[in-house]
Amino acid sequence: MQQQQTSSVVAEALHNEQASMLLKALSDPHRRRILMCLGSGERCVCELTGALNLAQSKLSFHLRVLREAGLLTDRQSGRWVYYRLQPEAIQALQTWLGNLRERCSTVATPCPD
Amino acid sequence: MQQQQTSSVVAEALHNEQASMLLKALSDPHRRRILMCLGSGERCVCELTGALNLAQSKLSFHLRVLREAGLLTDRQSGRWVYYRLQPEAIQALQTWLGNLRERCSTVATPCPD
DNA sequence: ACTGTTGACCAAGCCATTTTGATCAATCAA
DNA sequence: TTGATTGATCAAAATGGCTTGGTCAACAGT
Repeated sequence: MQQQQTSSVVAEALHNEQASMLLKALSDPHRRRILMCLGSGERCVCELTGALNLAQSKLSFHLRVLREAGLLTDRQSGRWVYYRLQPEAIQALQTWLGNLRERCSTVATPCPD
Repeated sequence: MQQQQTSSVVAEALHNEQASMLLKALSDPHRRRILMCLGSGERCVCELTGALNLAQSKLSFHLRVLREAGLLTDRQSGRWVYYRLQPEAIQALQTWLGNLRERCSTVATPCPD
């Protein structure tokens, strides 16, 4: 079941590649719905299937993207797999954005003609 | 030259769709290089072509994506088109992320078996 | 054992984004 | 006016991501 638990992003500076994965993961509406749905606590996949009305295989695909980006973790309990949020990932991305903004805020020098 | 100057994002709450555009725009390495390169002030396209070693048409494509996401603005002066950063867009995305994180930080209630 | 359920994974098809090369309008200098 | 430069746009090809349906291993209940 469980495979590579990519990018344990917690409390570290984000690599650009990790940031890319997070940005892409967050840019999809399905995946944002999944995150919202997990806002009220961890849920097993079959609950999510029902709650979000997504085909199992589709859901599984998006869960994987979110997990590999570091936004979710999972744990298996018996027959079920529970997913939960890893909000530190969002925080890390916020920090990364802050750094980007800093590096993008130099005073403009006019372009020579 | 100039066409639709999409999403004047400044100082407003971000729609999810706008957020998606920003997230996608920022997830690409070429486009991040462009942003970094504009960190030291506005530049005309021909300068960027040289500085970034990108084919003109490719650069133009990515500039458009960044512009339509609201991360850049352009102005034409004579023969040249100058691009500059719109750092408020990054700020807006940070705020959007903050809201997302808030909505994702409810205390976890265990999943019923 | 046998059966039903759960959820990951795979291949194929489909759709969106990116790259490439070409063309074109606008601008300017000679 | 001619010729050169700039940068947007287009169509076609290439690439990448998403969806679908199917299969499979793991587990639990009978």
